[in-house]
Amino acid sequence: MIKITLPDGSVREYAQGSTPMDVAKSISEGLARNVISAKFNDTVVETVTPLTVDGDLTLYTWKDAEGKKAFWHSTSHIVAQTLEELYPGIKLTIGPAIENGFYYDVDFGEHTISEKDFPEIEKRALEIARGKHDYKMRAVSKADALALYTSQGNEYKVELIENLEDGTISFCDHDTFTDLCRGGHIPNTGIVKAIKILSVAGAYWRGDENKPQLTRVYGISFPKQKELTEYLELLEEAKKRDHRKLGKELGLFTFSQKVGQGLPLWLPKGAALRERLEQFLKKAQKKAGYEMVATPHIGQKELYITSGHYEKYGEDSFQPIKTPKQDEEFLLKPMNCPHHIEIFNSRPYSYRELPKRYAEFGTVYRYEQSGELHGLTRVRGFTQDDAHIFCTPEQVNEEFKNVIDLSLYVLGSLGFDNFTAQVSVRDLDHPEKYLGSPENWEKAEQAIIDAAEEKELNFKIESGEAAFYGPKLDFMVKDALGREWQLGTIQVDYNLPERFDLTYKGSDNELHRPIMIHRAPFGSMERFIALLLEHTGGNFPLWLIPEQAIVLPVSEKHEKYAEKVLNSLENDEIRALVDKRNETVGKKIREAEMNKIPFMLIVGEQEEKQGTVAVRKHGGEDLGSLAVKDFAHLVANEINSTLKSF
RNA sequence: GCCGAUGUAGCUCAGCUGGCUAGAGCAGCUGAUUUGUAAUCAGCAGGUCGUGGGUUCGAGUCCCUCCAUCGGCUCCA
Repeated sequence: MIKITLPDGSVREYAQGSTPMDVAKSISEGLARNVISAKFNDTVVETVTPLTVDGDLTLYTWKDAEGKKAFWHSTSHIVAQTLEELYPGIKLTIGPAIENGFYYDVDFGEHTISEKDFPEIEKRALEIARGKHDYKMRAVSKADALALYTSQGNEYKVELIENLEDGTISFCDHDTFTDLCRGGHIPNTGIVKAIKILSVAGAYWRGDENKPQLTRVYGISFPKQKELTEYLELLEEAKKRDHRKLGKELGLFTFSQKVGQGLPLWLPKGAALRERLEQFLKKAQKKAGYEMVATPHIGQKELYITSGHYEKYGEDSFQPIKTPKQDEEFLLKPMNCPHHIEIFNSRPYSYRELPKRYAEFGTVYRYEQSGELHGLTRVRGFTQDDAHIFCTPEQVNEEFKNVIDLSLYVLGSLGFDNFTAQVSVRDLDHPEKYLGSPENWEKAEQAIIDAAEEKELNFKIESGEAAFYGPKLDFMVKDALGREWQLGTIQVDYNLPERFDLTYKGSDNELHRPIMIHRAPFGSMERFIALLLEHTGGNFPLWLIPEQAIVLPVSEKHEKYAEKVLNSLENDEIRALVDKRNETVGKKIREAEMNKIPFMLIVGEQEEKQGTVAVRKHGGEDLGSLAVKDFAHLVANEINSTLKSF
């Protein structure tokens, strides 16, 4: 007998050689029907893998991330089989599950594949799936494995196998198909009820541009047709909310070929929106003890050599600006830290004066690779809501927690209530990637983890994700469509103070090294607004939206009254406008709807007589007739309910 | 940067295998209409078909260069 410990801590006994499926059956029939994958002692196993020793077992269904992974990976085998059938002679490489679906990298040789071929692939793949073929793992010797793929002329699989230890190599069979595979499959192909090929794209073998280019076939699959339909609807909705599309439609920003790629131009409405966001954060920061500073857009090359950024990024960035004077070179600033450091360095500090918190909406320039530019989320010139806190080692924890509070306030005020935190630490296997001493890293990482725990953040630790100069905490925000974005970052830095030889006088009358905290709750104005656009679909919170209300006179006769209403609204600090065009009310409403203006105030004879406005909300809800003052109160109340003070 | 696709009016798009003065809807302008909760009607105007070169009697259409956009790869201080 073996002892199996389940996630709830309960321990059950099973016969030697029982499988995860047997365990599931012993718990409930329903679970047995739904279990598609399992983990035993931290290793992914098949549901039919015999268990021979005591251990911890977790069973996964489609509802679990691990279950989806097994499901999608298993589907990639079916798709690979389909591709081999339809395109004889192709060479398969790898086919993993990804966040949403799976891909298979294939060397198509002479064949080409395009969107037109997807339906045929989907059809055949589904036929195979319906065959309810079991996935069967089998161990293979290295020699046999090499022999198989050598005979097929598949140099990719041969390379993979050569890097594996003899005795750890396994194949997975289903139907007529065999693939080199580590494992992690669902019981049989019949569970896959819907398969969609999403796209094809080029990808290099092993991500190396000197290696052959493969075709990456992306797909997704589901246990129910309905779920696929819903997923496709979600993709459609995401397209509609694409910030590049909405930004154009709502007149927020644009790009110009002449100005240059990746350099957003803010239109009046967009600029006003940014301004409002900045004011919002400035107000909160003032309360939190920050002081605004202002610094120029360039700095001497020397500054970045000192900071270490030149060494790291110099070659791959905008090249230095030369002046008439020889040997003088300036760089566009790629970050604000060195400038803020020199502000700190402008005079000596006593420990009694710390922490110093310097904030600036600082525009920076980074030469992002041209293929990487994307709307407002990846640009070459952007404005960070940056601040640097200079503090004593004793203050790090408290300061870090204060920054967490500020970040939470920002997220809450903008309607992001679904988020987690990620603590990014060093990759201990590659210490050469990081600047600074291991002791300082250890301290910084612990400071972040302590702060996150004390603030009771829901966080996970990712190793290898830290910046080269220090560990960080990022907020991972889920938007309205369930997509995860990284924003708001807080970083502890022991390195730059060292490089710039920053000091303060301690209570012991000795000089000490301050610690820096970098933080940007929005990340950048550009990226944040992009995220906000996609999260809200352009329906920004009322306090932020460029135009809060539009007055629609029914005819020319009521224009005067409309102006009067507008005047009254403006006195109550409501951002409104009047649509005085010679158009029908229906048309004016239609356009106000498309412009996503939250309130439409229709005024005609009746309203004019009674001093009211007929209020229609964006989306069609009729709030009836309200006195102009009452409408102003309604707006004020709605704003107060979402925008609390810090 | 690499691979692939795309680039026609302010916007969204049509233009088959190269062949008369390049089309439509919306937006714009002019006029009529004076309108009650998602498009009133009519007329007008608007494009060196991303850029530069080439092939051809003839190029929006075929070839090359460059630029930009999109989907990936790699990258992200």
